[in-house]
Amino acid sequence: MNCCKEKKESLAAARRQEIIRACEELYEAVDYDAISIKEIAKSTSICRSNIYNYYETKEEIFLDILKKEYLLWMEDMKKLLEEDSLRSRSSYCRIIARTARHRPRLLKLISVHYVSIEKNCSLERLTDFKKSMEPFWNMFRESLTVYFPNSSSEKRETFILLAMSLVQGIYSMTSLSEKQLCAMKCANPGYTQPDFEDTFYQALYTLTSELL
Amino acid sequence: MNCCKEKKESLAAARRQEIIRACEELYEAVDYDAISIKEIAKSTSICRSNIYNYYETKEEIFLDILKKEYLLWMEDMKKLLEEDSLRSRSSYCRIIARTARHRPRLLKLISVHYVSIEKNCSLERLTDFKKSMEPFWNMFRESLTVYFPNSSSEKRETFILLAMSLVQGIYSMTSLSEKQLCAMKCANPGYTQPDFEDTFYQALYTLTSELL
Amino acid sequence: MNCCKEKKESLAAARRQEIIRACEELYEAVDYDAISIKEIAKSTSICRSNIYNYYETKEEIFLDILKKEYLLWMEDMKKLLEEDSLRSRSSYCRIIARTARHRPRLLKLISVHYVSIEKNCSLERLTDFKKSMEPFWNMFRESLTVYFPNSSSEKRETFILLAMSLVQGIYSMTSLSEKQLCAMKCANPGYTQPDFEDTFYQALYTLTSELL
Amino acid sequence: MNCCKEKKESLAAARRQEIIRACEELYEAVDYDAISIKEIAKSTSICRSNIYNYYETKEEIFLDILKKEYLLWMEDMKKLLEEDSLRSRSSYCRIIARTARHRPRLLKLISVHYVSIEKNCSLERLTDFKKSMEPFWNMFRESLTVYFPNSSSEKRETFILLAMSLVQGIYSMTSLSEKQLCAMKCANPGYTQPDFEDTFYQALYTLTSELL
DNA sequence: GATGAATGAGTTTTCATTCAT
DNA sequence: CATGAATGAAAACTCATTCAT
Repeated sequence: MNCCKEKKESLAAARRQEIIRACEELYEAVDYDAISIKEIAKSTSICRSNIYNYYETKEEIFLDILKKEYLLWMEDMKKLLEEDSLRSRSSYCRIIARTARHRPRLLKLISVHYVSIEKNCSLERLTDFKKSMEPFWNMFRESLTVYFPNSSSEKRETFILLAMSLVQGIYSMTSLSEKQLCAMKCANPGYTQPDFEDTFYQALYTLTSELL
Repeated sequence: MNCCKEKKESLAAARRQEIIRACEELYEAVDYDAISIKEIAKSTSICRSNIYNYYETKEEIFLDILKKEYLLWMEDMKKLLEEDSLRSRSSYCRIIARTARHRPRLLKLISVHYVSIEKNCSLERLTDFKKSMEPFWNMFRESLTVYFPNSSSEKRETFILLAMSLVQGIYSMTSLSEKQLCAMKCANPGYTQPDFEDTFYQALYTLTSELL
Repeated sequence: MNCCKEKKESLAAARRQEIIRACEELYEAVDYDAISIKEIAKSTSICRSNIYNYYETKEEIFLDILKKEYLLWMEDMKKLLEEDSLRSRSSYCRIIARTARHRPRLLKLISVHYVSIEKNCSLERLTDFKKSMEPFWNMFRESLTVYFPNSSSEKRETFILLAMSLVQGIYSMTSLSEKQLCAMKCANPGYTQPDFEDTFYQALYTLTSELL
Repeated sequence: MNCCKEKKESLAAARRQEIIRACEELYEAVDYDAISIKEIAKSTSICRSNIYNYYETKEEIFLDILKKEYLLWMEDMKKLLEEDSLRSRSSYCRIIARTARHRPRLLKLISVHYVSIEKNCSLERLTDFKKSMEPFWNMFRESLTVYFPNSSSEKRETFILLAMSLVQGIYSMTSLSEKQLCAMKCANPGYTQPDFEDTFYQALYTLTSELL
């Protein structure tokens, strides 16, 4: 009986995995708006109406992806920070900027995180999400305590807010589509797209001056 | 004949004005996704099918609103910078942060600017938009030259990019909906929403250290 | 211009006519529940989405049919009552019962009138309907005044209420489907379905004793 | 073995009871159309798919409720008629009208009895239902024989038919929803809803004149 | 018997867009 | 230029029902 229950739960988890995977793949190819539950269902072995047994809306699916991505990013950062023997201001900023660049899916998602994903999901799911994010914020806080022991708690919180703000802002300005790039060059022929990691690193480095 | 043509153009301009005004009002009340050409038409004296004579998609309407807002922000900044007798680093950052806060419509729009608006409009319109934005960028560049005469051109460009990145990032994190706020407080009872202007000012001030 | 407007309105009226006619035909063949806007659209030259320009729900369509049927019944009654030279209690009851029998569509509709049709339509439409019904009730009242000059106003109102109650009740018990009839005969082999007109006439005749 | 079978049957009966009870409660709150097997299952401890082991359709559930209600009404009537020392025409009519009023669930159900419930159930179940109703009709017939000993059998049958017709007709006209009442008052400000019991009593009293 | 998963069919509804006038 | 009619496509959602366990 117990085993049976476990089996069923793991089956449900596997279903959710499949849905998430399909959604991730779709998101690689097309934009957030273009994704519908219908499309997601098509990419799985699950029929559309059955998806409603696992997720109410596509936003809830994306919320799960977002959670996963944030936590993966956290793992990346944690690992590199632990391996970092320099413990310097610049190595810290570099690790954050680089691990961010290596999670393009997360970067793309962050831009719709607050404006779209969080709008159309139930309060309950959103609260769960926020709770799941606690380890992420804690890791961030602790790493700052280690690297910048003289910083105030308040300054560290501000830094985190600004760092996360910069991620979405810089990403959307450094990942232009063909059309956007073309329009930019038409209007300003000398335009060259800045590099995400470099720009992010520079900004972080400057902002850490407040933590010394 | 010539007069007739002019009349027609001014009429068309008036139509566009009406459409824009209706769209702005709608945007005050509801979200970007919830706005459709149908809804916009309802708020004007123009019928839905007629709107197509002036704008191809709702994104083009928003592009016009965006242009208008950017240029209005530019005017605000220009005026205050000219009146500013201190010419100090802090007064500069304050003026930018404060004028930004006074354009909530622009702040709300910036979050969908790159991810939604620019995606669904013709290359031609987008190029026009980018060209119209030149005065905005130039004003920004020139003001930096005045306030930070020792800065390099490259540093100034980076600063502008980061400032604009921060605007959208900070805004989306400091303008949570009821639901978002509730979820935040459920997960982290001590959470208090930071103030947009203060946070933006702080960040700008730190970033200007690179321009000294 | 005026003519143009008129043309358009008559076109809309023609469309509504077509929808109503299709709905009536469907209702001849299948049950109320089995009728959907999709089915109605199929039976017209109008596409489904276009129907929404004329009617919001199928209930509103049926409300129009109901109105039409009640007024037609009123015409039937009025005409026969005017032609009636006997002016007797029995001729009155006979006319009501017979004209009712000749409007099977109305009889079938009355059984779903209060329980289904009026539930799912807007207050506005329902109020319009109730207003349109005034001539029907007035005709009824006036005819009673003529045939039963000694009756009190209160008694007349009660009679009307009871007559209308009987219509729906008697109809649903005298118009059994094959299956219902079969079940009845299985349970009670001697059962024979009463005749609607006769039963209704009998009841009316007895009830008019109160009006003498 | 035998005991085992009995146990099972009583268990099945208990299940049916639970389903019926849940359905009754639902019907108190919402309309017939709004009730689905899904909703019923939600209100029980039984899962949706398991309900099919007890009832094929929701109509069969309602048929059981209907049977129960008719027989309860019969008990009410029988008891009061036995206790009635007057044995008068008016006391008879009063008992019928009053006991009817005290079974609002039955009154609400009768309006969908013939038009909805009997349509979607198997012939077998319907026949069973009709057979179960025999005691009800017999009680009615016998009570008429007692109170109106001079009446003919035919007249008594007609009276029963008319009484049952009136129940559903009067009920649907004296139990208007908020919306219906509002629409009525908009169209005819002086409208007041008649009382079910009084109206029904009046009608019955008049109709019994045929039985004297 | 009991359960949850799964499915397929069906309906309502909304919109962008085109066309004739 | 302006309009209302018309259309087709698509999305969300619900539900009865079946099946494996």
